[in-house]
Amino acid sequence: MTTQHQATTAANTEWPVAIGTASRLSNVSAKMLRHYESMGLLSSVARTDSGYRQYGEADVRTLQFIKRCRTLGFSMVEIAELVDLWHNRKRTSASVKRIAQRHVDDLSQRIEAMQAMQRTLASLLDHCHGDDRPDCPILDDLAGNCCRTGA
Amino acid sequence: MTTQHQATTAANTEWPVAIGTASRLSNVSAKMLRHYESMGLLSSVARTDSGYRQYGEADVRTLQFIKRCRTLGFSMVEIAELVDLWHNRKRTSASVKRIAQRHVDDLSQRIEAMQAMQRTLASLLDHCHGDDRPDCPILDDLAGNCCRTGA
DNA sequence: CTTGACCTTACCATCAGGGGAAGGTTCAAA
DNA sequence: TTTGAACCTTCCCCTGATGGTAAGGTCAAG
Repeated sequence: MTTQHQATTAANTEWPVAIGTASRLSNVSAKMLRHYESMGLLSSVARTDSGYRQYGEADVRTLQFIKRCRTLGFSMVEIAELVDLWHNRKRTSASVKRIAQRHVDDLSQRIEAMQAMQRTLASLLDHCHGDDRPDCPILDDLAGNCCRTGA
Repeated sequence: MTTQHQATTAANTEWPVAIGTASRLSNVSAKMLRHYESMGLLSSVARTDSGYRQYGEADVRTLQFIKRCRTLGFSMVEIAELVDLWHNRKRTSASVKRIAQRHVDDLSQRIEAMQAMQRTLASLLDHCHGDDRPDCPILDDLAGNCCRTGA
C-alpha cells in the first residue's frame, strides 16, 4: 500500500505514539514497556509536557526485536547484550553467534532434564492401574518403597 | 547391617533429629525444611524447650517423598496433593495417576515449546558465519529484516 | 568461660511479568 | 462548558522455589 521501507509497523501510523499504541504494535504489554525502560533497554524514551511517554519508530522496532528475542527464549540479560550488538556497527557476527549458541546449549540441557523426568513418569504411569483401589505404584516409588531400578 | 525395616534413613540415627540432620537425611536444605513447614506440608514439627525443631522418622520420610517429587518436577501444589493422597488410606490410584498424567502433559507442552525455539535457533546458527564481520543473519532475523519463512 | 557449630526469626533477591489502587490527561459528545 | 470514557502516570504487592545474609539464642566440648 504505502511506502515499503517502513512496513514493519502499521502503514498509517502517526509518530510518535503513546504507550498503548506502542504496546499493540510490538505485542508487548504497557507494563513491560515501562519495565524494559527502567532496565535501560530503551535509551531515552521521550515524554510529553504532561509526562506521557512518546515512542518513535526506532523505539517500536527495538521493542519488536526484544519481543522476538523473548519468543525465542532469551533471558533479559542476553537480550540486553543482543540489543547492544544490534546497535553496534563494529560488532562481530561471532559475538552474536556465541550468545545464541550458549542459549541453545542451555535449552538442550533443560530439555534433557525434563525428558528424563518424563521417562521416569511415563514408566510409573504405565505401572499404575488408575482404578478406585488405593494401591499405587506411583506413590510407592515416590515413597521410596519400590524397586528404584533404573534411575 | 542393622534391622532392614528402616533402612531408608541412616542405620544408627537417634530420633528425633535437629534440622541439620534432617536436611542431610533428606537432601533438602534447612531453608526449605522451614519453608515446607510454613506451607503446611509437614503437619506439626515438634520443638525442644529452646525452640529447636525436632524431626521424627516419619517427618524425614515425608521430606524424602517431597524431595523425590521435586526431582520429578512436580510443583509444590501438586506435591501437597500427593502427600495428602499418600497419607490417605481411602485414596484411589486413579486420583494419583491423574495428577501424574497432568504433570506429564505439562512437561510435554513445555518441552515442545523449547524444542520449537531450538529448531529456529539452530537454523539461525546454521546461517551465521560467526566471523569478525558485523553482518549477521541472526540479528537480521531478530530485527525482522529477514525472510521469516517457516515459523 | 570461651569457642565454634548449630539453631532461631526476619528480611531481601531472583525472573519475567501480572494486578490493582489512586490520581492526572485528553478528547469527544452532550 | 461540563462530563465521561479512555488513556496515561507512579507505587506497591503477588507469583514459585530457592538462596543469602544479618542479628541473635543454644549447646557441647575444651
